[in-house]
Amino acid sequence: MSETVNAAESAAPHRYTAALAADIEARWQDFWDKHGTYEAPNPGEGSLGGDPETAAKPKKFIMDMFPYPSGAGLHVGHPLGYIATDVYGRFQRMTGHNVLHTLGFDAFGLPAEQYAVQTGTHPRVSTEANMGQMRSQLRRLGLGHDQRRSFATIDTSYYRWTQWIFLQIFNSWYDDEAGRARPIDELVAEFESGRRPTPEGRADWSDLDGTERADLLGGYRLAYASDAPVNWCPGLGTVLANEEVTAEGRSERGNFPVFKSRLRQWNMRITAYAERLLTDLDPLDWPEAIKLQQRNWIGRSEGARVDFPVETTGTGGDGAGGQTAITVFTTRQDTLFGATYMVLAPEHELVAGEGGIVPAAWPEGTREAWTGGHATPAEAVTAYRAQAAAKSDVERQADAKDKTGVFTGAHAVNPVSGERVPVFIADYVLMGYGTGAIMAVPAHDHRDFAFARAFELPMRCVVEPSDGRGTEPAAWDDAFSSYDARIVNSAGSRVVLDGLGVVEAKARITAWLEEQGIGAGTVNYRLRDWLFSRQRYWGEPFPIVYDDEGVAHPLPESMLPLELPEVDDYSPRTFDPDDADTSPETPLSRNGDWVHVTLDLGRGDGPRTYRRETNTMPNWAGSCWYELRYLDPYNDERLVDPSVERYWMGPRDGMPTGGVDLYVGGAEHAVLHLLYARFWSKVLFDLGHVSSAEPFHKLFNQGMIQAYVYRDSRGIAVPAAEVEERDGAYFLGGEQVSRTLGKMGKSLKNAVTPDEICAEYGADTLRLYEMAMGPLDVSRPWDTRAVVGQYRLLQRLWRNVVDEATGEVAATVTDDAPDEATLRALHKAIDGVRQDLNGLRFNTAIAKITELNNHVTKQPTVPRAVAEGLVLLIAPLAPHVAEELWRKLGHETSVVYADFPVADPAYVVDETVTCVVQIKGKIKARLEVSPSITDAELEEAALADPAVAAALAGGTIRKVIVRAPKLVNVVTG
RNA sequence: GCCGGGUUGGUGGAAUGGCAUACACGGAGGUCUCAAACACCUCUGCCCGAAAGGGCUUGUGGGUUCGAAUCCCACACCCGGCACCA
Repeated sequence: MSETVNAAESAAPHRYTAALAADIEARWQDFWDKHGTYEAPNPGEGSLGGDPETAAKPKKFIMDMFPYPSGAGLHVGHPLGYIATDVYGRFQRMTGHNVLHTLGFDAFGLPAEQYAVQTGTHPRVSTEANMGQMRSQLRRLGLGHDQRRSFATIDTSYYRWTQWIFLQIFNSWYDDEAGRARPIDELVAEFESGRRPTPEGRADWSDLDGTERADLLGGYRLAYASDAPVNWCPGLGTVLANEEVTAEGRSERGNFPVFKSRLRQWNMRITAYAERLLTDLDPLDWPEAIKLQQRNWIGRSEGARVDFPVETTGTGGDGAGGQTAITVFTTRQDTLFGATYMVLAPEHELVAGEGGIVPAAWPEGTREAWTGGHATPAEAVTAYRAQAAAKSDVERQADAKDKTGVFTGAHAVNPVSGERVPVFIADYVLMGYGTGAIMAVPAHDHRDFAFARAFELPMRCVVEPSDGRGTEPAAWDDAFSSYDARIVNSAGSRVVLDGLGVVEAKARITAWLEEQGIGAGTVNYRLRDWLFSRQRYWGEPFPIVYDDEGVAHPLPESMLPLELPEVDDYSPRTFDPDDADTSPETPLSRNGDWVHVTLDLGRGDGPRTYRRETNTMPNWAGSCWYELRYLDPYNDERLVDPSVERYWMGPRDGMPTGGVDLYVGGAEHAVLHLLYARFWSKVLFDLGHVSSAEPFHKLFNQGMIQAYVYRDSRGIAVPAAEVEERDGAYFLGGEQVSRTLGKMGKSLKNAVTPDEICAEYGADTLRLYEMAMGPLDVSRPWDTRAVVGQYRLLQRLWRNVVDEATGEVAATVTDDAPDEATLRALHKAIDGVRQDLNGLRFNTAIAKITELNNHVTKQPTVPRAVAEGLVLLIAPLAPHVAEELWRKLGHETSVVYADFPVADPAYVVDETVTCVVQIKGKIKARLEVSPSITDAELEEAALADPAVAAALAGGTIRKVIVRAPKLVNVVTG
């Protein structure tokens, strides 16, 4: 160290430098830990109970979407939301609220497991190490978290309750009449007593054996195993939920192809809640964009089911078939007269084998193009089904433009026109939506139009186009699907729709179908049940065992938690990503001792042998209910104490459904985590375990911190920190590189860590910078050069209060009353900052604090009241330096619970305001006037102004608009 | 293709019907210093002009209004979501 630096330091040994900031920050972080400053008491006498007044205190429950403990560590983008919730929480503490804010870890799931596989360590070991690293990085930021309430989803004391909730869901069914979930025992009782008959085609309850009963109940349970086409991803070795598959038909994680494969898997009956998940969105204080995404995902559409009679072929091979019907779902029942053919999904059961509708031979005169070149319909159908099954979703979508399909040889009857229409199978009809069958109206649906063109099927116009194209579909380029038109060509012997508008025609035909008993108005949802099992090691084991008959039994509560066993090889079995003809193998199944057990399930049949379920739950399970466990993390008796839950989550004024007061996280969880968590919330609500039907009342999506990516001539990212700017171009060494905006991360060599910013400027500066960059919900680029601006703010604030030579309060800090202008500046800042912090507008709050501080800096002395005001205003944003200054100013207690200042309305308005005088909207003069000036006085003053008078000379005044005290606009003629 | 969000100085942004460019970064000049750094002060949207001053300006074009970054219509571009959903 050189002498000159020593000299500078000795001149100002108490200057606010990075070293001093580090010292202050470490000291106050230790202080907060030691005093439990951020511990939020629960009402009542539970493990975290507070004093008796707690229950009466207003509360704020603030949450962040908790992180995965990834091995890469944090970059400056990660804590953006955490800092924002911390600032908001601190502001709420200073305005008298009991604030619950903590942060846990979402530690199960693919990322943690893949990282563990890559590094060759057990997932628990690497996960714990990562959590340790992230905890220390986060602690450095001074986040006001109640550490007692932090947990990880992999803690057995936590996933015990995840398993418990699974059992609750497994042991419930959705009562459509009551519109809510009920215990499955109540359904069994209804069957036993005969109050509820078993569904059609089933024997009486008393005649069913155990397997049949289990099978019947499985059709009701909210968690059930079923054989269904699922998203099988050989590259990952696991099945995936629809929400985890991209639009390209690949896995969101790893980007591997995904195939439809029929496998027995666990599902959650989220579709039972489709309507409630939709309607309950309305009162939530969420970004409209997210609500819209959920609405689209649920995809409610109103329409009708219609039966088309069709001959079956019979099973005996004697040709003696029967009558059945193809039921279709349509939103355009008004176009029923235009249905000239039908299409079934390739997977549809009526073409699956014997007893279906496929005849032995092609009907007389079947066109060559319809048969696919096959000798019999059965061959054609089998071949097409095989072809469709072998296609990955990627291929299926890539082929979407070219319609393919094959004739089944069968005909159905259009119930309104009586016309015989051919039945096709084609992969443009999806088994998972509606009934997996459609009536095709080529004139009024563009997909049917394309298919009809390709297969030369007839088209009939039944809605008269309003765009003057005529009523001959053969001459059209595409279908006419607008609702703004009249029905034509729709007069049958039994029902007539001609002349009606689309909406009236729908109502008329729906009523007629219901009368005839061949259809009904119905609501259909795009939402599918949630595929809930994964062939992975690193997840919650299912608390389910199978008996020798293969019937699933829930473990009794006393056997929870069912701990994840240690295995030698926890990596999943993966396959050639393109090989659809593979099936999953669960890591847990390799552990025979764990799988095969003898248990007494308390069913009165004593100890018996069982086989454990070897699938694990998806990583979403742990995040579906964590808000509840923050409330009561040490409760061994219950998920959460009801009175504690009611206090923090219960419905109240302005929040009819209840929930977390503020939940901040990225928009990427719009339909995954947020939909699943809402679903679990509703089940727990229905079963009486919680008082809030919604988990999160207010949701806020923070933007992403982006970073510049520099690439060399080969397009390879180069280390951003080493790039230099010269005359608007960028260079690495001698070579020019290009600059684009992208994500921040190690792979693009542009990560900036909070650690390095803290080391250079301190955590308070980092916090201020992240909050000052722009509105919280907007993405913006990181600029390390600009961080110094917030550092300077803190340095000026420090110097306004502290003597840099002595470290004591500066002599310029006086007990004198502030002058008028300073008082007004202070109260305007207080007023503005309060509103901004309440509205999460941290960037403008900082601008207002900066303005006040700049004003104070220019004054020769700093009145103590103003110094304290500044410290209190900045305390939520820069808590360490605020604590230090608060202490220096003579306060014995922490600033964390000091009262946030309240503005005096008398000083919020300026003494004089600037009035602009415009002539025809152009500014000609500015007047300093009293804020209480009347319109008449202001008009007079404006017209008397020399510049205005000069500009008006010669013209005639047509009108004068006066908006006292800010504006006069003279309109001349 | 459909739905949603956006486009303001050299840069991040402020202003949501009434002074466009607050606050900050960067830049220029200055004070302090032997010098530098720090700090502090002044200037900094664009164009014309020596200056005084004038003109122009919120993606583009139109409209509503005394007055538009802000409201409406059309277009362009960027970002996000969904996508054969009957």
